[in-house]
Amino acid sequence: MAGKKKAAARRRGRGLTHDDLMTAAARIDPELRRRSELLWDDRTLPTRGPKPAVTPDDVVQAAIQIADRQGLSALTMQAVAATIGFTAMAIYRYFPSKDALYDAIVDVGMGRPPRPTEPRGDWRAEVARWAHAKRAMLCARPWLAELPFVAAPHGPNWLGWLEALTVPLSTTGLSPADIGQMISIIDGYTRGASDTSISLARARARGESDASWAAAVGADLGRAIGDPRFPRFAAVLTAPSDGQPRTMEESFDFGLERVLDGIEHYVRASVA
Amino acid sequence: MAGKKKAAARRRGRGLTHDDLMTAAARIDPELRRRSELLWDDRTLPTRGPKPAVTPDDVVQAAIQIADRQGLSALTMQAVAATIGFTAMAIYRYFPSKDALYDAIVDVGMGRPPRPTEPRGDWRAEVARWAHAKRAMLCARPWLAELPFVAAPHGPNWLGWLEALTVPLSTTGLSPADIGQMISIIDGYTRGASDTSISLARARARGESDASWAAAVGADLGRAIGDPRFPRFAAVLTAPSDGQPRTMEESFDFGLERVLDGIEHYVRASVA
DNA sequence: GTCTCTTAGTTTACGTCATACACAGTACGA
DNA sequence: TCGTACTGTGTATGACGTAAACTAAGAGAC
Repeated sequence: MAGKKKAAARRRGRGLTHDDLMTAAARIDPELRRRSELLWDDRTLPTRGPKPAVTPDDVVQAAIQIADRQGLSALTMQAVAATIGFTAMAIYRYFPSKDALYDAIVDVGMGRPPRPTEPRGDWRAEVARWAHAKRAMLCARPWLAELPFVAAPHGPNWLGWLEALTVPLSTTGLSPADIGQMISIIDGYTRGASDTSISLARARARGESDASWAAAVGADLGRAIGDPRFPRFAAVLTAPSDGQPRTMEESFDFGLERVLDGIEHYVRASVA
Repeated sequence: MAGKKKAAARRRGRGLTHDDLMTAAARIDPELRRRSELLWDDRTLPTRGPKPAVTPDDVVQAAIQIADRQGLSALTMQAVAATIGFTAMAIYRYFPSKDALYDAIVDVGMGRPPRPTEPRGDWRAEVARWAHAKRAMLCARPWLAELPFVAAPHGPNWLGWLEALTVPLSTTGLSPADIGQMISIIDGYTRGASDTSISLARARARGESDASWAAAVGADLGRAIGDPRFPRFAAVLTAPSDGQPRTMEESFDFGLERVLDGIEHYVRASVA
């Protein structure tokens, strides 16, 4: 490994390198490292002893099924074990802790990203396709957004989604550093602007009707109407909806187009 | 109350009205309604019986203090009670459930929004000020982002933040319905794009060093480098950083300007 | 002033959770 | 064949949210 001075110089001039990251990785908390390795390393089965009755992936699938059907609060080690036909403690032969299991279901639960088609010139359409896919994925598994994302180990599917977004952005002619910025913008908007839909999806998964969810949200927002502290927001709430009502998906789409307008403006100013 | 036909016609033509929302509110789940009322109604103390030793706000402050100092997982009824000098069960005299306490600390924890200055023409600067304030708030209390936001009752501070954002947007000349869209975009971007910083803030609150957080994140992202499945994203990771390195705050700011560019473009096309 | 009834906080208890530890049964490699 | 490494189980522990029954406090009725 290069000396400290060299490494620092490299960092200043060239940004994050493989060596830099691996150097950092050496200092990682052992438990986190273990959790991360579980996501990446092919597990080589020991030859001695009884054969495991199931695979780690069976455990993950059972856990995901429970979260999908009954929500994150129903996801207990006992419930996972019962689904498989084990006692709770047997799960610990597959994952060292519940957090490690969470890591696995986050990555597997995200699923494969939309297939990164080869660059075809229309980066806006490709990025929009990606954003819709991500939004749909988050709504299909609303429990994903309940887990603290970024600190958890990022698995192959996670990076796969980022790669799939990078592909169309690479055709814009932006510098790699700028592309990194655009990834933050698009992913940030997609996640943040999907929150309301995710909340609705969560209510649905709990077996509640759309109407009861709307009632709860409407009742709270409705407090603004007539309250002298929130005059302008009340005006927004009671505004006519300009023609046909917008679904949440259309709303998301409209906002995405504004965000992409902003990005396109930058691309034009920056590449030309 | 007006007949069903009239109400439906009104809804189609005029968007969400006070009556509509209040009608919906009548159908709300009783427990949620109770939780919501706790956030809004002035609590009138009974005259009979012993005086309560503390106020509900004392309980909320104790809970917030624990979450701030030790994170959400340390926030137990026993811990809150111990801070006050009670046993756990006494807390239930102030809040009917832990979820109701969560509602309260979410709203109080958000704090007052930045003061909505009277419209001064520069809506971009005002909106940016709002976004920075919201981001700073979320980073100062990273446990807020761990709670499922939207489904919980929205209290006065929550609406206050929305009002504060609506004020500068109202000076753009956009229709109220369009302003509602812009609110979604800006709030969505702000929340989503702050996630990484919030995660770092959470690590700090746990007493971890910035370096160890960076090591964990770097180790995971670093797996992309050299992996044939993520060639383009790896290129982004290893890219030179074009001059001085950007802090996360500068990154957020850069993205916000792109988003505001997109909104401004729409304003110009739509108002002119 | 005494009695009564409402309310505040405590005690005890229950069911559930993650998980530690010791064990029993299993099947490969020697 | 035997030892040993491994799988899944049984049992236990301490923490959690909260239900129910309790004790004690204090204002109004007489």
